[in-house]
Amino acid sequence: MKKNHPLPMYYQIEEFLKREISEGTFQAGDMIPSERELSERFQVSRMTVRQAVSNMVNDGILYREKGRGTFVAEKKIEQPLKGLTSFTEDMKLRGMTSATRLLSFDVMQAPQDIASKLKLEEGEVYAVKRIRFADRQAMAVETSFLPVSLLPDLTEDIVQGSMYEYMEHVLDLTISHARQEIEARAADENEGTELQIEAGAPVLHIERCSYLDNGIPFEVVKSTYRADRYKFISDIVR
Amino acid sequence: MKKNHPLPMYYQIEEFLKREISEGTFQAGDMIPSERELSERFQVSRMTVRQAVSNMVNDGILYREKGRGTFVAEKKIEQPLKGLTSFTEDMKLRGMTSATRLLSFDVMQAPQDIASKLKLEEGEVYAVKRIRFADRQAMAVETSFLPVSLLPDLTEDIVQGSMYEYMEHVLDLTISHARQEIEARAADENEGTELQIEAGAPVLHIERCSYLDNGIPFEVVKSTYRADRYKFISDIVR
DNA sequence: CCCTTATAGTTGTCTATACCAGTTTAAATT
DNA sequence: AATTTAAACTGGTATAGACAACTATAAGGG
Repeated sequence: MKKNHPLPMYYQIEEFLKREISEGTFQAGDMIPSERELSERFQVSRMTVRQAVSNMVNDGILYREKGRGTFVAEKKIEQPLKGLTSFTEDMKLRGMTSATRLLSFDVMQAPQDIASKLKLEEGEVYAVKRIRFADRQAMAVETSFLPVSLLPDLTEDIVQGSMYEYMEHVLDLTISHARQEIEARAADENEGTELQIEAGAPVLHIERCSYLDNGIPFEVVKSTYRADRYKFISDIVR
Repeated sequence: MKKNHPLPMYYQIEEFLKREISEGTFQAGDMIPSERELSERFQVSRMTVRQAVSNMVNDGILYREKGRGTFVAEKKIEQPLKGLTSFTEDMKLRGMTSATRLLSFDVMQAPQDIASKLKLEEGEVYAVKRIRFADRQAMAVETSFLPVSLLPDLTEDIVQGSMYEYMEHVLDLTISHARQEIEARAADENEGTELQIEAGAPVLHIERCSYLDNGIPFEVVKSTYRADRYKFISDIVR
C-alpha cells in the first residue's frame, strides 16, 4: 500500500478485496472485515474504505446489510459473453484471424434514417464501408456511420485499425451499450459480389446503434454477414 | 427540505435534481449547479451533495467531467428491452396478438445434440412442436425440448398456454438466463409449407438454451421465423 | 428455563475541512 | 492583437470525527 501518489487509496483497497475474494480468502456469503477494521488496517479514514466498498457494491461484488456487515455476493453468471464487441474482438474470441479491406471512406450529409438514429438535426457523417475477412475468407460487408462532430479528426488510417480502441483510449470516450436489430435477408446483387455468394443466398443483416455513457449515440452500423459462415451468439437474462 | 429525520438529505437532493430534470429546468447536456453551490443552497456539506450526485451518476442520469462540471445525460433507452421473453410476451411487447397451434407433443429419447445441451446422460425429453401466429398470420415454427425429469407432469393443455407462467408460478422454478444462436437460412420444403412461404426464402433460425437460477438447463428451443415479418431486437452492454 | 435488557458491533448518514488535478476565464505580458 | 500567465472555478481524493439505526450477543431478572 503506497500512501502517496500512485493510485488512490480506495482503489488499492478495492484491489486488495478483489484479490482476497478471487483467492478464496473471502468466499461467497462470507462477511468481509468491517469498515472500521479495514480503515484501521490500512490506516485510512472510514469514509475512504466506504468509497472502496461502495464501488464494489455497485458492481454487485459485495452487498451490505445494515447492522450486520458487508458480505461477498454469489459470483455472477459466467462472464455474460462480452456483449458489445467490435468485429476484430468478436473474431478473436472465436479463434479466427481477422482482416479488413476498406472499400470507401466518405464524408456526407447524413441520410434521413441515420440522422434520426444519431439524433442529428442536420449534420455530416463519415460513411465507412468495409469488407471483413475471417481466416482469409469474406465474412461480412459493413457500413458505419459516425457523426463528424464527435470525431472531427477521423482518418483512413484510424479506420483501418481498431476504432473502438481509438475512441476509448485516444479520445477518452466510454462506449456504453447498443441496440441491435437482426434479420434474415436474401443477398442482393451487390452483396453477392462483395461476399462472393450468389444473389438470393440467405444473409444475416445486423443494424446496430451504439451509445456512449452519456447517452449520446455515436455510431450506426449496418452489417451483412454470410449466413453460411456466421452465427450470431448472445446471452440474455430474464 | 426537512433537515431532520424524515428522509436522508442526499435522497431529498436526488429528488430535487430529478424533478428539475423531468420538468426541463435542466435539460440533457446542461450542467447542473456545482457541488459547492448545491451544498450552500441546501445548507449541507459537499460530501452529502456528492452522495446524491454519485447515486445519480451510477444510475446513468448524470455524468461528471473533471474540471468542467456535472451534466445531465441523454435520457436512457426506453425500458432496456426485457431480455428473455416467451413468444407470447414478445408479441405483446410489439403490440401484436399472438396465437399458437400445437403440431405435435411427444415424449422421446433425447437426440444427441439436445441431450448434450441439456446435460442429460441419457433420458427422455418432451418434444413440443408449435406454429406461432402473430395477428393471425404464421410467424414462426418452433420445436421445444424439455427434460421429462424436470417437468414430470407436463400436459398438452399446459403447453397450449404459457409454459413460462406454469414453470415460474406452479412449479416455482426461477428462469434465469439463456444463450442464443441466431443465423439466417433458406427455408426448406417443410418450413415453407408450415410458414406459407416459398422454399428457399430467407428465414431467421434461432436456437436457444435456457437455464434456471441454479444453473441447470431446462429447455432447448429451435425456432424458425419468417424473415419478412420478424426482426430480432436486443440490447447489449459493453 | 425463558424473557427482557444492556451492550458492543455493524452499516447509514452527515459535518467541516483540506489539498490535488484538470478546465476555463480573465488579466498581464509581449 | 496574439500569447502567456495567473486566478477562479470544476470534480477527485482523503481526513477525523459524530450520532443514528439496526443486529447479535451476553448479562440479568422473572
